[in-house]
Amino acid sequence: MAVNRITLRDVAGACGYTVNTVSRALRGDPRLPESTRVKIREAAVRMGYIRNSLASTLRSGRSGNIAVIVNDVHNLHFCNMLTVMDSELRQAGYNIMVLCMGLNEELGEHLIRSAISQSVDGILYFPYMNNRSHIEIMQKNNMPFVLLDRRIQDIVTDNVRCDDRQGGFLAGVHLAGLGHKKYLFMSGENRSSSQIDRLEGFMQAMREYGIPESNIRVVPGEKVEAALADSTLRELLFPLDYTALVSFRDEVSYPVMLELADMGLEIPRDISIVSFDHLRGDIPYLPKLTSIFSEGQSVASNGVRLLLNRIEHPDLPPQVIVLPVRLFDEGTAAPPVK
Amino acid sequence: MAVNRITLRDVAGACGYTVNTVSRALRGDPRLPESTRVKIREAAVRMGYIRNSLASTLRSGRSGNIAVIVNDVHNLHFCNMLTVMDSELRQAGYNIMVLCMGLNEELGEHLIRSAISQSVDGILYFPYMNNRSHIEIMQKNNMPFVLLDRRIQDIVTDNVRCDDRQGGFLAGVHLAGLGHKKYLFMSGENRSSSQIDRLEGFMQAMREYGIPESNIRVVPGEKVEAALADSTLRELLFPLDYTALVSFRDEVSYPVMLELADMGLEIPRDISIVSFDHLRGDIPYLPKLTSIFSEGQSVASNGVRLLLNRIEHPDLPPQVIVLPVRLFDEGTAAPPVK
DNA sequence: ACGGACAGGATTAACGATAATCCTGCAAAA
DNA sequence: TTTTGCAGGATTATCGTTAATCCTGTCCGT
Repeated sequence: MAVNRITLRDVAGACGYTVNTVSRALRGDPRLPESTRVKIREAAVRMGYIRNSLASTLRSGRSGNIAVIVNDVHNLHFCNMLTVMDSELRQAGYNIMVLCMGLNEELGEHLIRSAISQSVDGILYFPYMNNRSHIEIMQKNNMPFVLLDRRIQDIVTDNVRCDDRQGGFLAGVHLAGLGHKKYLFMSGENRSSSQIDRLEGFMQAMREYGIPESNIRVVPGEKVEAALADSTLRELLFPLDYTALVSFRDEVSYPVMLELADMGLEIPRDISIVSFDHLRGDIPYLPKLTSIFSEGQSVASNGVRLLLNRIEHPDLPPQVIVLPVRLFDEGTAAPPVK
Repeated sequence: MAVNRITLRDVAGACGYTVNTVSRALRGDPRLPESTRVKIREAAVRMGYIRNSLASTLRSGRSGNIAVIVNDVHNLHFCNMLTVMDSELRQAGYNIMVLCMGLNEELGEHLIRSAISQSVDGILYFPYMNNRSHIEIMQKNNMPFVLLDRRIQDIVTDNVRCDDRQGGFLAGVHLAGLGHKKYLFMSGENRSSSQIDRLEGFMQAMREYGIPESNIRVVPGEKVEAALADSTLRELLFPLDYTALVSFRDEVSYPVMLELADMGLEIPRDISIVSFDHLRGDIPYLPKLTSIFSEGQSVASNGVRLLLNRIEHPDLPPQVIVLPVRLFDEGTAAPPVK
C-alpha cells in the first residue's frame, strides 16, 4: 500500500527548508523568491515527489475533483458526454472521477455518499429514475450538483436535459403526418422521466391528429427490457394490427428491425419505425433509422457550465436548461399502404 | 464546498461518547457492546453522518479504492470490462474509480500520479502505447498494479492480455488457407503492442504459407487513423491489387466495407476481409464480419484477480496471463476468384 | 481481602498537508 | 540613530479519522 511514499517532509529535509516552505514553493506562492521555488521544485522532481491529495484536500477543503455518477455506461452517447465533460472540466482545473454503474438504484445512493465522502467539489448526476432521496442527500451536505438528462418530479434544481416531450411530439407528428392510424409504442423504463415525457409528447401529437388512444398499443418498459434480454422481442410485435412503431431507444429498434425483416416484413413499406437516440450519429455504419437526436455534447457542456457556476455562486437561483431535439429522417417511416 | 458536514465529533457530542468510541462503533469494533454500537449507529443515521474517507484513508493507509486508468472509453469492449471489474471488485470490498481518457499520452502520466496521489489501493492500467516511465512511477511508489490488454516491451510485471500474436496468425491462416496471395494490412497505432504482435503473427502465417513479404502492403496506423478521422479511407484502398484485406479493428473495417460497397465491390466475392475485435458480440445488429475475438470479460476478471492477489502478497513473482483468442467466421472471407 | 482479568471506554498521538501567525534581519525612510 | 517595512521563512494549529495506549470499575477466584 505504497508504504514509503515521499512526503513533503522528505523533500524539506533534502533541501534544507521547512515543510511549509516546500509546500508553498510547490504551489507557487509568489512570496517566495524565484530562486527558492526553483530549487525546491527541482528537488521535488528529482525525488519523484507526489503530493498526497487526501491530506491536501482535508486541510484546504478543496479537492479539485468532480464526480460523474451514472448508471448506464453501456451507452456510446454517454461516452461522448464523458469526453466533453472531461476536457472542459480539465480546462477549468478539475479532474473527473467516474463513479459508475450497475443498473441498480441502491448503488446510486452508495455512489453519492461515496462522492461526498471523498469530498469532491461537485457532482454531475445522471439519475436513472425518479429518486428524490438521492437529491436530498446532496442538498443536505451542501454539495453542488447538476442533474443531467432527466428531471426529478417536483424538484427544482440545476438541471440540463433534452426536450423529451418535444421529441415524442416530433415522432408522433412525423408518423401521423404520413397518415398512420394505428401504432405500437415500445416504452423504456417506466419510471424514467424521459419515458414519461416522450410518451406524453407522442400522445399530444396523437390528440392533435385526432387519433384515439385505443389505436395505440403501449408496451411497458419492463416487458421490452425483459424481452430484449431474453431475445423474445418478436412476441411483443404481435398482433400486427399497426402500421407504425415507435421505440424508446435505438438499441431496441435495431433488434426489432432484425425481427421484422426476419418475419418477412419490409421497412418502411409494411411498417414504419421511428426511434430515439440516433446512435448512427456515433456509429455511422449502423443501418439507417429515423430517430430523434438529443445533442449529448451540449447537455454535457451546459452541465459543466452550470456546475462550475454553482460552485462559484452557491446562492444563485437554480437554473434549468431544456435543449431542443431534432428528428433525423433516414427514411424508415413512409405513408402506410391501405 | 460542503462546509458544514457532520463529523464524528458531532455524532459523539450528540450521543455522549467520545469521537474514538463513535468511530469504533461505526466500524463495528467487537469490543464495544452491541447496545452501544446500536445506539451510536442510530444516532449517526439519524444525523445523516457520512464518513470523511479522506481523513480515514490518511490515517489508516487504506482507501478501498481501485483506479482504472484507460485512454479509450470510446469502446464498447472496454465498457464490458468495466462492468465486470466493477462487480468483482465491489464484491471484494473495493470501489472502482475510473480515471479517464483522452488519447494523449501525457495525460496518462498525469492520471497515474493522480491515482497515487489519492492513495488508491491498486491500479488496473490499460496502457495505450509502449511507455515504461509510467510503469516506473507505479513501481517506485510501491503501488500494486496490473497491466491489461497490452504488454510493455521488456517489462515483466503482472499482466493480462489476449494472444494478439495468435490472433494475427489465425487471421493469416484463415485467409491464406482460402488461397489468397496478395494482401492489404491496415494497421493500428504503430507503437501499440497489439499492433506489433498481430502483424507479427500474421507475417508468421504468411511465411508458413510461402507468401512473400512483397505481396503484403502494410498501411501504417497513423495513416489509417488519420484517414478515418478525415473520411478519406477510400484513398488507402488503392491500388486494388489485393484480394484480401486485414484490418486492425472492426471500427475501421466497417467504414472500409461501406467504401468498398460504394465502389461496387462485393464482399467476399471481390475482396475478403478479416478484422479484429468482433464488435458484433456487443452490438449484435451490426453487419456480419469475420473477426478475431478477444474475451474482454476474461481479461477483466483475471486482471482483478491478479491485482487483489498482488495487494495481499506484494512479494509474489509477477504473473503473466495470455488468453487465447478465437476467430468468428461470419463469412466475409472466401476463396479469391482468379 | 487482594490481585487479576476483562469489559467498556477515554486519552493521546499520529497521517500529510495547508492556513494563519509569527519571527528575523537588512534596507530604506524619518 | 530609530523606526518602519518587508522580504523570506519558520512555527503552530488544525482538517477528520484511526491506532495505540491508557484508565476505571466490576466481578472473579483463592
